[in-house]
Amino acid sequence: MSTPPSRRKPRTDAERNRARVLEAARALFAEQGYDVQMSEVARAAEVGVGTLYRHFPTRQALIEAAAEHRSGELLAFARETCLATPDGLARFLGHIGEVLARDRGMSEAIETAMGSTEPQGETRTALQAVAGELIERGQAEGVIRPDVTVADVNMIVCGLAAVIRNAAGDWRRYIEITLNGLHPR
Amino acid sequence: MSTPPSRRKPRTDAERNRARVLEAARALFAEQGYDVQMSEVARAAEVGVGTLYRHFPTRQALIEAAAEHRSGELLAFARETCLATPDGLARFLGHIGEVLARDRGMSEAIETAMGSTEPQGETRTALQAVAGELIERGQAEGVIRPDVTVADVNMIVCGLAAVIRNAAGDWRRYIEITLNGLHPR
DNA sequence: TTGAATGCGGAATCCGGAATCCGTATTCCG
DNA sequence: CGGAATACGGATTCCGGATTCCGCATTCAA
Repeated sequence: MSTPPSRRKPRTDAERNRARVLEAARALFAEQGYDVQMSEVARAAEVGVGTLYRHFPTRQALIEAAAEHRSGELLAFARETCLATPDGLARFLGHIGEVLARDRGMSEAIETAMGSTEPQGETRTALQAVAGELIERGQAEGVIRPDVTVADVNMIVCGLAAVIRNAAGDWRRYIEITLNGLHPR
Repeated sequence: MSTPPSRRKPRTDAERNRARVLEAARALFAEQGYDVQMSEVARAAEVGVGTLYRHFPTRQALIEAAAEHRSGELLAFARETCLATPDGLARFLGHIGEVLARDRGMSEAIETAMGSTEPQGETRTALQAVAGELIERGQAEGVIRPDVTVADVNMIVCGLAAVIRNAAGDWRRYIEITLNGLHPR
């Protein structure tokens, strides 16, 4: 239905370059946010801009590829670790904080992503599902108010991203406060 | 010490134009955020770009002028209304929400402003002072945890701005949750 | 080994916008 | 009222960056 049999598999060097670019991009984005020139990424990857563009036809495409990667990691952690502990939601938020604190680009992405009721990739959808699950468990255990919804957590995460990105205070404290706000009573 | 006696007062039309530009800018910024062309502002103000630039030598200058204006309004409200009621902090946050919800540009500004330990204009400093006062009162009445600081409120406001700007959920609910998180016990 | 086929590099191009310039038009002081 | 001082408008200049182009290099299948 797709990929009309590409006669030959990608050249090995091409694949290596693609990986290099993605890696360089992730590093730079994490460090400086998405406000980085394509040429800088290329240089960091020790590759020409042309090469970069062959693999990622657009600045946006590169950003998305990098973000998707991180989202995947988040999802894995959420499933493997958070779903396995009693204080799942707390762990979840804490881990997101940890990740965003080390990846400025991601904090930019998350902040806006938590907004749009738009398309939503499957990874993001899955993440929402896990969040919902975590909330329910918390409610069952009585550590989360019964009226809390995924939308609430989304807002909190959106805020968390903003707090982390714009520095100043201690984001762990932010989490502590909001989590406290979700407690019953 | 400053303003070496400008021999003549500004031409009346010049003053009128300055006002028009500022007004147009505030309206556009509120509606679309700061991502607006200078030429658009000029058009909206029914003025040439040249004129716009004579009054505000830089895009940044215009943005700051517009923001300062709003900050002033906020401060006035905070002093006049919030300091006069028992649930001051709640009123304060609610009003900020109301304002940011109607002024996209302001929500962008606040989000980043709440971060930097930078210079800080006097209006902003005053706002911080009022916030501190509101917190203390709340603590005296026992409706706010004794360990809450201005930094905490800053983070919450920063988050609020992000939540409002990136839509999706109900920001009043966000306030309700965080406020609850500040409650003792 | 060899010659398509596939990639590569990076200079050149394009483009959106901010900021500048200067010939005119308005004001306003005496 | 007259002309010096101020403003105005908006075409034009500049500039930062993304994206494109194409001659050259590398890879790979036969």
